[in-house]
Amino acid sequence: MKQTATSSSIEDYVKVIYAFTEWQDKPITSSVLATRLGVANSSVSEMVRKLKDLGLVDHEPYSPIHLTAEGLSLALSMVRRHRLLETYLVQELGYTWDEVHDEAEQLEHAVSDHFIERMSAKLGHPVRDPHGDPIPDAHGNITMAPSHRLDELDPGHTGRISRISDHDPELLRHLESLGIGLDTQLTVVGRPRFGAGLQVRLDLSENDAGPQTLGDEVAASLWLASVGRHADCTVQELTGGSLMSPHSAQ
Amino acid sequence: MKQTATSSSIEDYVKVIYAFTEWQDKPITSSVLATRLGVANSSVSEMVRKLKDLGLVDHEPYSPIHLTAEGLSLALSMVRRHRLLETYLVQELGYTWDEVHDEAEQLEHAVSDHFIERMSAKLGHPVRDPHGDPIPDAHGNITMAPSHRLDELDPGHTGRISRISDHDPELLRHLESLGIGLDTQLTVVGRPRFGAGLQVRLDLSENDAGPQTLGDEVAASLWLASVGRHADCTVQELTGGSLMSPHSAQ
DNA sequence: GCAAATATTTAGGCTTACCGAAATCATAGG
DNA sequence: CCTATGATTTCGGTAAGCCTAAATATTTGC
Repeated sequence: MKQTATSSSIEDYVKVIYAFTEWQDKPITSSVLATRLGVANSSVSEMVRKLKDLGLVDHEPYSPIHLTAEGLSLALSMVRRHRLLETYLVQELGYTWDEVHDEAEQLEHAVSDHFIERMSAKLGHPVRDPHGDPIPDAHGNITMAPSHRLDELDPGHTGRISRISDHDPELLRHLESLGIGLDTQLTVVGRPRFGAGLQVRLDLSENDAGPQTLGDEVAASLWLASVGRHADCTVQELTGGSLMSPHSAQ
Repeated sequence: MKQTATSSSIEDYVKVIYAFTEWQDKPITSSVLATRLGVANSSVSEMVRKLKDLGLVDHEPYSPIHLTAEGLSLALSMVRRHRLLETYLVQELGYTWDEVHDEAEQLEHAVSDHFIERMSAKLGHPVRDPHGDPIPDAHGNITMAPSHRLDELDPGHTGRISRISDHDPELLRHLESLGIGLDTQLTVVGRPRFGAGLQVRLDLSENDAGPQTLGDEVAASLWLASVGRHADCTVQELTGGSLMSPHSAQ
């Protein structure tokens, strides 16, 4: 696998393009990419041309952007870096799960491959980060248990939270304060009413810091329903029928 | 202590200016700074003007460059970062002492203060890095045992290697192969002959991987004499008279 | 003390990555 | 089918940090 010389900007572009298609299939457009990166549309046009010249993306003017095999490989290596770093920060340096994202965002561009592999070894080669996201191995292969968007779970079914996006530290702190974390069990008790919302009951058998009031449980439902719809949070089903499995990368 | 917004270039300039005066008093000139940073003289002129505008250095055209109090504070914080990172890489991630310099060089610009303090705590707040260099505390204070340049030790006196520069990984590997490391004891047996060299006898009582032949010992003498003269290696005296103590920063 | 050698700064340019404004393409509604 | 609207690209510019070459200041040797 040949290594194109990359800058941290290039790495960020490729990572965001990949992230957009990690939990659904629609390819990313120029303007969405601009929004996610916090840059102007014109900056994206220029950079995408450069990424195309480097062989990292396929792109025809006025069309969505796709990673090439080489681009995917770079993206997966950045995702591996990010998620291993997050795991390391939590397990070895006592960070909380809402503190790790920004630190990892900086470090992922600075550490060497050697550093990454030492870290992975020290952690016992983990396959899931503190938010439940899968960690690709050094070859870009992803091992992942099947999971679903929260709103795909039918009422009456029980699931275990298998993934929560690390992008919003405030959301993470809020969930924490409600006693909700990775592997928290919940049961869907009601379908969306009035066009929004999804009611879940939290199963707190093994969690003593859970919601103290019914109000908390309602608030939790709203948050989870919202992030569930955006695939920012997924669940692993523990009872009931089989749903579609998410696409697996590479 | 107010924090000027810094780039990694600025951090490197300030660090090199500081490093030049760490083991001797002469201030650094424009061209030496350029050589150490691997940039053109003209680049230094521009950047020094900028550093002056930022209040990090004092400088009159065509004169040497001095750090201001604020510049010194920034430099010490970068030195702290570098040396803590080196220590961490060796102690927690199994790096060898010749591998850490380049990695730390990248990381020191990327990690947060929070990261640095977690690392320091995990290591038990060390005051010396794997090469023997002192690690400033979070306020920039340095704790250091008095040490001397190797060529300041008189014949017959015994010393313990207290510091070896991390800048040349090849030198470090060479010394390692001769069984020479931090805390290796040596006795000066002869003064420079023919205008160069300094003869030392290595005291290998507690070192089983030492030089096997007289040739090795001679080679070791030459290396040590050479790095000793440049203050790239210092010794702590174990016997004999008192020499001048190095200047202490801040 | 002055000319030659050396050190330093200034001048003009390059690259990367960004921006806003203007031009161009694509598509949805009538 | 054809125009209005929105998405995308192109165009001219900026800032940081680097470069070479030219100009200027300092130091050294005689």
